[in-house]
Amino acid sequence: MASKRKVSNPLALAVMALLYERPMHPYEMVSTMRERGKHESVRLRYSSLYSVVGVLEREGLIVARETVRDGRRPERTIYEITGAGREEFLTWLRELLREPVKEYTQFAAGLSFLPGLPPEEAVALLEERVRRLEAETVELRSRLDTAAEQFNLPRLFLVESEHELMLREAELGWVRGIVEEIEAGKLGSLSEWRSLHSERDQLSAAGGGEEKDV
Amino acid sequence: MASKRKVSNPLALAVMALLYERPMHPYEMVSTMRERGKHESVRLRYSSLYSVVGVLEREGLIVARETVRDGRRPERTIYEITGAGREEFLTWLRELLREPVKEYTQFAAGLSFLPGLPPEEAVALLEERVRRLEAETVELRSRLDTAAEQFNLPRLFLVESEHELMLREAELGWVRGIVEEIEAGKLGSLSEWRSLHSERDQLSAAGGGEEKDV
DNA sequence: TATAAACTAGTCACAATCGACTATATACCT
DNA sequence: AGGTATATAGTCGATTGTGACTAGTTTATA
Repeated sequence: MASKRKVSNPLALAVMALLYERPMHPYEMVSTMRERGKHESVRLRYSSLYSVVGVLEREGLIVARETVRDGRRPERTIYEITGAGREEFLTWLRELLREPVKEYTQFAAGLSFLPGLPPEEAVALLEERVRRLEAETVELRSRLDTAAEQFNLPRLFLVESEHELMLREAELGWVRGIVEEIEAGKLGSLSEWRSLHSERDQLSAAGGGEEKDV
Repeated sequence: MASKRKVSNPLALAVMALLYERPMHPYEMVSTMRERGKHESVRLRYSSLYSVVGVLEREGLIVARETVRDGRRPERTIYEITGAGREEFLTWLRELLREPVKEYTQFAAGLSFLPGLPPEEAVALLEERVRRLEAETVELRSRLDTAAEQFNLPRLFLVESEHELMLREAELGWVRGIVEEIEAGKLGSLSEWRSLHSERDQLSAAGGGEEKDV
């Protein structure tokens, strides 16, 4: 039922998933996630990690087992998951898979204000997006293929990458279609659209000036 | 080049877009966005709005024009956009349309830890997701159709909804496919997958107990 | 005509987040 | 032998973002 959890950062899910396997210290979590490519699907920053680990400990989902020091390096605290942590991990994971949640993407925000640019410019920008998406999908696909082959991993451990690739390809096809539809005037009359833009706009689009006209 | 901007919350883009049209006070921004359905594509909370408006003002992208009070209600501050604000709005909008950015979705996080559940449960959860996505896409599509008809809006003003619907439908198709592939053992051997799960897991999956075994 | 909803219009304290920074160890190159 | 790049292992300050809360106004309703 999508209740609010005490730790909502998905990085916390990753931490619990890793400690579900075996105890480790934060830095090792980072290297493990990187090795497995999970940092491509869960945003990972050191600063967020240490903060998330702190909250998980405070909430009793993980505990510090021991603190070791290797030479004069900073000391490392090894954490392990608790029973409550295992429960929480499974409950959360089930919820994420079962319930679609609304996400706000940057591109959707941009699209919302598309009429803010004249149609010709919109088309040019979206065509540039198409080019970038093409490059990106090629790159993603080849990374996916070599990852699967080289380490001989079952697809199970890479589904999230297949998902990402699918989304990018869907977006690519859609943007291509929209560009054509704009040009064909199917989103609305091009002259009406153009008329939303006065000459002042052209000025501001052209010069990157230092105007201060409030 | 995706440089870091002083205000990065997309709500700030919406504020500038609205003030680009005409001056208004924050509460009116909310009602306008709601009328136009833009709150479906840009996350909108009062608390974030006032905070974002504050930052925009501090950065000189908008200015308070006047403060009016109607009866004994809290006073309303009417803002207008500055020249710098117009520049920033256009630059940001262009960037959002031109450059695909990596977004981390909740579902991708869930998928990353799919092996954390036994295959039968994974299938059941994903089938439930399919049902929910079906309902959601039907709902989205009908909202889109009635919005277009009832207000006789050109598609231009609803592209972001078409985009959202497209993404949901793409996800729906993909999840259906993955469910079949899991069942067919195409993501990896089902017995190997099952063997990742000991009997202890079954216990913790069954009872919602109060165990405290650290 | 009391009273409950729903609308109007915000404030505030706290928690989450992230960029920038510190500091040692080891491997590699010249 | 000296330099530099990379890996190890984290801390800290400042900013952002949000849930919970306040409080008056209008409209419906029993």
